[in-house]
Amino acid sequence: MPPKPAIGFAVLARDGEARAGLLTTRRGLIETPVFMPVGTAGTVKGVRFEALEDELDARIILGNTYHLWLRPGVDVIRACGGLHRFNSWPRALLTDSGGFQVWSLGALRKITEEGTEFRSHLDGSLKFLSPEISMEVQAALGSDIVMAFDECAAGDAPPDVSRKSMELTARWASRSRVRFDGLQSEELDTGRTDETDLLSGAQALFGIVQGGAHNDLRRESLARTVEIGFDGYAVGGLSVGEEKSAMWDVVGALAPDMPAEKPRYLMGVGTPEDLVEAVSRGVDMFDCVLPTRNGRTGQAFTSRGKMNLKNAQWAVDTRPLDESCACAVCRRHSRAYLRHLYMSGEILASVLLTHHNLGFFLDTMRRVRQSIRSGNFTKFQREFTEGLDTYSRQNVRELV
RNA sequence: UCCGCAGUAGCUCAAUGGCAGAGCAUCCGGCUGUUAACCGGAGGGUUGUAAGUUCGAAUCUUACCUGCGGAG
Repeated sequence: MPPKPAIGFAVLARDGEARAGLLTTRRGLIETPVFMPVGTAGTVKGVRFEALEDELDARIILGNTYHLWLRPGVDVIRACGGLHRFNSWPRALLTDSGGFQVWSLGALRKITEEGTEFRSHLDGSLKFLSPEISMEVQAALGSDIVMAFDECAAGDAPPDVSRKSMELTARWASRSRVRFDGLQSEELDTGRTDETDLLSGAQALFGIVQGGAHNDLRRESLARTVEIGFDGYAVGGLSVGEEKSAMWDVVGALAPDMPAEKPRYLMGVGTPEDLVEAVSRGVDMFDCVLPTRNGRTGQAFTSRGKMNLKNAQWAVDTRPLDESCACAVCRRHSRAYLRHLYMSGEILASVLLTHHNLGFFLDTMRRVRQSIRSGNFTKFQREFTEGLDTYSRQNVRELV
């Protein structure tokens, strides 16, 4: 009898390349395609866990290895029983490996074969992160899905740079796999659950495909990553400065070739239209800071397009942000009030806009899943995308 | 009534004889595995009014106006 897997994944319906599936984790069921709110420092910024769980019904959120490792540190989180107990999030948790921070922290880093030397952005102290250390931190966090430690090159990097980065990522993927397996056998994963009929109760590990905007490198990266063997496969290194057309070239060529029986995760993407576009190419999982970050910077995502609440045109607009949205914010508050809160620097502006934006993203994914199951995905995509253009097609006078 | 101080962008203030600026506010843009309640751009001026000195005045002189303080 083969060993039980850490997660289960089943494709329940297909419409073209788009797939509707069910991801089974040790902390609950997740219908795919799924959007995962980003909770870098152990918190989805601006949202109470009650709202995340009950009102928004997020099934899985992210945490970040690099940030939690620097503060509060592994000792604190391990002493508090792992990240689930620390922040009291009972549902699934995916932790990013810190690989993206290697890229985004830019000048503060030095990359070697062994790993990455960082200057902490908090106090300037020298830190060292490697595949092994990343796996150890993620075991202490006890997340349900662990990401391999990768190296993310700039999206517009030339082939030689992308190749070196991709090959380093492949070597780091092997080392991540080895250390991850060791930590599981040492029982250092703080998030372990009881074995069930289907699952082992262990953490799952996802590999990451790199290779920049070069399809040959992407194919090679995929083959090498699959050869190592992971519970799911992610596409990294997109939406990091490359042309949007390059992103769709890569996703379109790569995603259909990713193992069909495993979840496919497009890291860091994207706008509402990006999510739907990627689903049409076969992607199952997403995360992005846009709904939360832009919520804090005055932007609302709606079914008619993005709205900048800073604009004076909303000052006396008594309608909800999105007239076809059923979220708690749209049921209660007007554009005029939300703009007032934002312009006044009130903390509630961030809270309410973040709530609505997450509600819109999660609801969009619900509609995506429904349309795939009923075989209407193409029609849904066309109508959804047309709806998003409403504001850019109309001028201000027509809106009022 | 007299004496003193002050008047510069919507607001608070820089510039002390040599290209009138800043912060905030306003308007607009950006944000894609969070160093981000952030970042960027734009508009906005008869320097209280009027005369004078000077090659050149926000700046020096005089008068007036307004405000604040003091004296009576």
